[in-house]
Amino acid sequence: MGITKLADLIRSEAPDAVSYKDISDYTGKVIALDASVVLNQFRAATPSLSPLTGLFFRTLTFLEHDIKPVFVFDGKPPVEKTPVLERRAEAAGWSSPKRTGEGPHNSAFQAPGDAEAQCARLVRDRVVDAVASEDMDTLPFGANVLIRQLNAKKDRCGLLKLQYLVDLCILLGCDYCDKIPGLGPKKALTLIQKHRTIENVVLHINRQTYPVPLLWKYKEARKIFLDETETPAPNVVWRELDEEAVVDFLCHTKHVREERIRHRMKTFHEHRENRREERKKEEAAGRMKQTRMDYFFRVTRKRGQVRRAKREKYTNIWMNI
DNA sequence: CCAGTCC
DNA sequence: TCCTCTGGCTCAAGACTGG
DNA sequence: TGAGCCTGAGGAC
Repeated sequence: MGITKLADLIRSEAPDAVSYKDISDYTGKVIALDASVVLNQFRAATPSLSPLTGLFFRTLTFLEHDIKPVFVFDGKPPVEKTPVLERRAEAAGWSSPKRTGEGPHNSAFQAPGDAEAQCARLVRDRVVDAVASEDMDTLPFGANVLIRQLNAKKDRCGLLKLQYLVDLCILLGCDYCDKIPGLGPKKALTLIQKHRTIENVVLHINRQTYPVPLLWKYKEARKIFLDETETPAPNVVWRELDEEAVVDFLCHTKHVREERIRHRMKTFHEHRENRREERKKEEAAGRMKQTRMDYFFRVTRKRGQVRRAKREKYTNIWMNI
């Protein structure tokens, strides 16, 4: 799914754009998450358990680090994506995509379209500080992202640059239109570096060896990525955690052992108490300088690095402006 | 730290 | 020749606790 | 389901 090859490309061509951070580096930040992706993670990891339990634990971990999570649910995907969705549904054995979210929730809301796209726009419009995402889909949607060696020419970054990136992603293969067969990451990158736009690329490549798809909808895909629509200011409110409501829902409706939830809540409150004391000390000692963060997402573990990844649980890629 | 449980 | 794309295969994707 | 790794079949240089 998504722009899978973009991760590889960035790793090999712009390694400086990648930085590894700890979850505690994001203290005080607001972070958007694609809710369905998170839920799917838990569903895959523990099929017999309710994914909502996992979501509960992870949310508390965020809160313990003073991170405000915003869960974005999928809305109606653009029509251009239906072929992809149909293929996916067929593979999963489900007939229709399941509705995940209905209406606004506590620090959660439903996107008008793709949740990933919405997350990216929340970053772009500074509604949140970052988006935590599994794949690279959010990059072309969004925030001012710079891939260092892509603009070695010291171009001013901004929309122009984003347009190159979008065209690159379309060539790499995205969810919204076909790609040119036989054209892979390396070649796509050099072509975009040389010719900048898909229109120019098409003019200069060998049409025999790289046949352009018939009725290629790349302009539509581009439009989806570059959509300038203001993000509707979502009514996101962070309320104090309602322990009884959580217990009632998870334990009575989802049949989770009550003791597990209670215990986690207890450690949560203890943790929070410790933090308050630390804060007081910090205030006395002077204020801490916070790391600036423009973008982050989890990077996939490499095979031999499972150990290391476990330690740096929230390993991120960080992009400069 | 590892391996087993969570439902 | 070297390089690059591709397709087929495997595996692991969470969080917490007790020993 | 997707990402990593290995393979072989082409172009590219």
